Amino acid sequence: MDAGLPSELAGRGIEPDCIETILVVRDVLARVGDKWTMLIVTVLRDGPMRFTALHHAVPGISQRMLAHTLSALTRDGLATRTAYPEVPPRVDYTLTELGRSLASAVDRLVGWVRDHQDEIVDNRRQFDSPD
Amino acid sequence: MDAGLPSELAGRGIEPDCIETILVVRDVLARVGDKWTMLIVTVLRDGPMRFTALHHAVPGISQRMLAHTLSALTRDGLATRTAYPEVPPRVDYTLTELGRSLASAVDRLVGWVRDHQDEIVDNRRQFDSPD
DNA sequence: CGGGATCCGATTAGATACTG
DNA sequence: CAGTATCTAATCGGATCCCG
Repeated sequence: MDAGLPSELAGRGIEPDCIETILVVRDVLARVGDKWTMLIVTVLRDGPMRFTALHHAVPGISQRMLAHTLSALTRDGLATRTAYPEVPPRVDYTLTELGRSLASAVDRLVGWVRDHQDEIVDNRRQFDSPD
Repeated sequence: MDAGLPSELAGRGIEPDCIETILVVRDVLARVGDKWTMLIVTVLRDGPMRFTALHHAVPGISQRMLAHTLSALTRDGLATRTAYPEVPPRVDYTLTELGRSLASAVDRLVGWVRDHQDEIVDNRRQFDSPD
């Protein structure tokens, strides 16, 4: 995933454990920071939901990205996938305890953004304005 | 930046303010979730630093990405850029109050990741193992 | 219905070279 | 020293088609 950094850090006497942490932290931040994860997680907080329901609940997402993101969440143990042996198929996605725990940790960050978004948007306008 | 989502949300009777928030939240999450931002911010928390010092303090980053990321931080008002009219040029970057405030908000999330990284890494191994 | 496989345009980021 | 400009390789994401 990130072959360059570890070797460069390793040569500097930095603890391998710390490198691991940096990599995992960055990785998880990248996941919650991506285009769709938070939207999906937010929807899933209300309870289990099927693939198609999610597809309708998250406007604008493609089938492909929905499947990808759900697979990533499942892989990390943040959601569970339950397939019922029926035809036509039915699949439920549910947030795990770990997923809910992450969601509430992210909530505080989202709170920060809500509290400061005006300031940020303002800073951008000033920066971009060609005085 | 994200032309599709707003129009799709707008058609559903969702408040424009809420759309704004979703977009800004996602945007800020994407910034802290990108490959270099957190590393740079972490280094900057110890105090002001010049461009070259940052380049050395953040192993593996290219000059281009360092300049880009610093510019983005400055644009959002998370850092300030101070250029001294000398030759050779000297430029300092400093975290603003807003930047420090974000950093500590992110800290809690980083704490969560540290607390659960073993669990996550474990889940991935199980998911990837070809049982 | 719930995806996986494929194709392709768009964005990203590293390497390199150049400049005030 | 502190960047910008350019080129390129890789990645991302949407559209489409297909299948159990």
